[in-house]
Amino acid sequence: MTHFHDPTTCQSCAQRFTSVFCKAKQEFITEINEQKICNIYKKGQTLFNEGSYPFGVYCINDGKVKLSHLGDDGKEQIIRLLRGGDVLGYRALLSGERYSASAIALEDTQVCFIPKELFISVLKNDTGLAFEMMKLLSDELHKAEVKLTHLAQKPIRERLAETLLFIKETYGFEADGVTLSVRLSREEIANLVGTATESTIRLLSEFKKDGMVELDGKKIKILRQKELIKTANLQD
Amino acid sequence: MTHFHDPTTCQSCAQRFTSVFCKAKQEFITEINEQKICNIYKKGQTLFNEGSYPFGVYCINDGKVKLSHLGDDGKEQIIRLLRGGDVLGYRALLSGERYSASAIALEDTQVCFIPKELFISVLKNDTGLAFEMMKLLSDELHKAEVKLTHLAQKPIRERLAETLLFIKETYGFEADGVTLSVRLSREEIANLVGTATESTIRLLSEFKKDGMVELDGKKIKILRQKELIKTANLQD
DNA sequence: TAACATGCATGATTTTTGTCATGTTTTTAA
DNA sequence: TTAAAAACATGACAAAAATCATGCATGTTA
Repeated sequence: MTHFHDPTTCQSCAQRFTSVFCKAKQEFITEINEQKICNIYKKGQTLFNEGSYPFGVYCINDGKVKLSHLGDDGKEQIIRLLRGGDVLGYRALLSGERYSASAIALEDTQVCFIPKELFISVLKNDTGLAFEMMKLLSDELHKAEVKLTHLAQKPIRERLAETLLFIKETYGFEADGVTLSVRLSREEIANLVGTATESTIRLLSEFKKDGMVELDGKKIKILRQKELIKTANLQD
Repeated sequence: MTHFHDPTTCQSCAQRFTSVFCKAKQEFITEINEQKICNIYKKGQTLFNEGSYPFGVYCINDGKVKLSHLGDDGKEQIIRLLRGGDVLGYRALLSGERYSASAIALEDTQVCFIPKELFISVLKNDTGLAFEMMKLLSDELHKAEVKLTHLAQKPIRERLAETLLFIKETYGFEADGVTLSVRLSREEIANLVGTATESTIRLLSEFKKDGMVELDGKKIKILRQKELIKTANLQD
């Protein structure tokens, strides 16, 4: 069980330099601090559900969250992985629609909720923050377009390698410097890669046989990152 | 050869009610009108190239444009199809990066160019327009996420059917009410679906045999839209 | 702790999709 | 108008990936 600090103020929040909100003017940060609601979600709990209406945005203080989307046949597709400092729920809110994805905690996670009206009013009165939001949306759009291209053009072996690198970029390693600091099921990895669970299991075994990773249940160690990058066949 | 009207003012532009810019305040529209540069691109010509720096945004007055992205192996992936009233080039500009995709005219197309500085300054001073941009970005992000899920989960047959419906939604029919009013090569359709050209050709032939479409070179007629929707296996 | 459920792993098989080869048609340009 | 190139079409084959089946391991709960 993870332990969190007592609810903090936005001014002293661990994420005050990493979140988009850090770009807001001081007066608005004060207001957000007064109106925010802090909550802890246990592993597996849902922050919000695909299909329901947004009442505000969520800012992750500490923890890990997956954002996933149900395909037309009811299969989960993981769209994004989120960590401390990340904001979520803004897309549906800005385009005035229901949530198009569900947010589920991957481990115990502390989250601040900022009500819709406040978020919109701050955005209206703080051009800097509005620009940051546009930048954030643009970056997400870019990532989505790249992922889309890879899904269309790359074989699963390359996409799995890429996904492992992506997980590492997002959540980093544990203290040992090699173990990915998140526990995902094989099915979740498959839903991130966009393939069948069995294919993921098989390829992970191959990666292990090739000495690129080490597997111990849900613990995954990246032994040879360079080879993994090569396997992912990435440009840049 | 398509014929266009003489360069018009933004105030009398055919797209003045459909583009995002119609939400801008009157004073800014005047300014945009003064600084915009109108241009005609012939079929196949490039508006901008992946990898180069943006100097402004483009607003399509009349015509059709594809936005495409090169995969790591150099294969084209068509990200978006654009028509009159659509704006493009804003993503790279807002996130301060190079273009991540190329824009190429699918037919003779009239385009207005709005310089970067003007676009940014209007955005800074017109909250309404900024919100429209956020909404636009949110909508694009949503579409990208849905497409991503379909690429990951749906077989090519379903994706091709969906793509034909998407082309119809975007560009509509010719006067006869059945012929798609855009001419795309089989390869372009394949690059939209995310598959090999041969697979696209084969499946189009099947669709024809099933009586869903009629093929006459690049002319595609949608004969049984309901069946096509069923084939696409869409939710909603 | 036993019984059950769930997740992981692997083999066998089928289906889907891509690739290669070849011929035809259509476009383009000389 | 003709020659060349590009696009379209189709068959044969190979490769990739999904599905089905089964067994083992792990974890959960009565």
